[in-house]
Amino acid sequence: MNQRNTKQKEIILKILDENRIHPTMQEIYDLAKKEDQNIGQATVYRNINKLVEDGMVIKIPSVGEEGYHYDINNHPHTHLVCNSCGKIIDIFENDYEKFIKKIASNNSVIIKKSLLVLEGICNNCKK
Amino acid sequence: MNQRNTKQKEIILKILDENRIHPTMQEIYDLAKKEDQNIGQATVYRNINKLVEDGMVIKIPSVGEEGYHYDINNHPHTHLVCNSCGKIIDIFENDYEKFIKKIASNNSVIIKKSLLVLEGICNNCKK
DNA sequence: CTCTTATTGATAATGATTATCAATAATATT
DNA sequence: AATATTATTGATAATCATTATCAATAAGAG
Repeated sequence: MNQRNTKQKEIILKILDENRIHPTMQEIYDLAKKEDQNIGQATVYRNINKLVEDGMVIKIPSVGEEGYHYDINNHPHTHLVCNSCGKIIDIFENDYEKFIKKIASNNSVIIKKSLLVLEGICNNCKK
Repeated sequence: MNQRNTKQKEIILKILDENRIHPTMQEIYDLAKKEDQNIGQATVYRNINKLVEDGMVIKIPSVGEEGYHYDINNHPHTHLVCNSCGKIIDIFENDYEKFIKKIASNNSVIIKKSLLVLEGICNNCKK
């Protein structure tokens, strides 16, 4: 016996999968409470941390502010923190992986993980 | 009167300038203590935070672990956290700014700041 | 159905960061 | 040079997010 599937774990995964709003730990907890009134905060922390460890979830630091946001690690992509609306926007840049590989080869290093966070103004707010 | 130059501020700036080891807040405090036995930890926090706000210092989140490291924001560059020796290596990639500009234009967004943190194996440890 | 133990919920503990505030010292003004 | 103003400091308390603890629960193997 190594891993067990619990109701709580399923709820948390479902929240991450259905709410692509890059929620904070607190927001995930609040959403989880709506599904299960009795879920504990520590349970949310434990599960999210394990998902990050296992590489299934990305932990996004804010460029300016404190704190972290979380996102499902589906396709490699980056995030833009919008200074105007405050949202975190997914940026799918085709050449991202290519660029990372280029850095690795140019600098003779091995890159296992990468994190690119942008800060500025999103498409919507620019208009 | 807006800003004042203090002995403490100078010590902290000198530490950041001379020690390109990407120290943590604690490490900066320890180094500062060697220069001035009476410097307070809160003073280090206050000064570093202001330098980050003013854009003179970069706050680098660890990809895997918790906590932050700090670095003078001289030329735009990125950082590689080495999983072998634990050091943070500066990576000066010529096309970095070009790549960021490309993302901005491809996605119709304005990018004011960016943060790229890499995790893997550095040049030295690879050998 | 029973047993093992991973996981949970509640709560205490931790630890890093921030707020508070009187004392100090930088610098503008006299 | 002396004084006044107030930004900054150092010490400490307060805060807050995260983690550790632990008995109770429940997932899943046998």
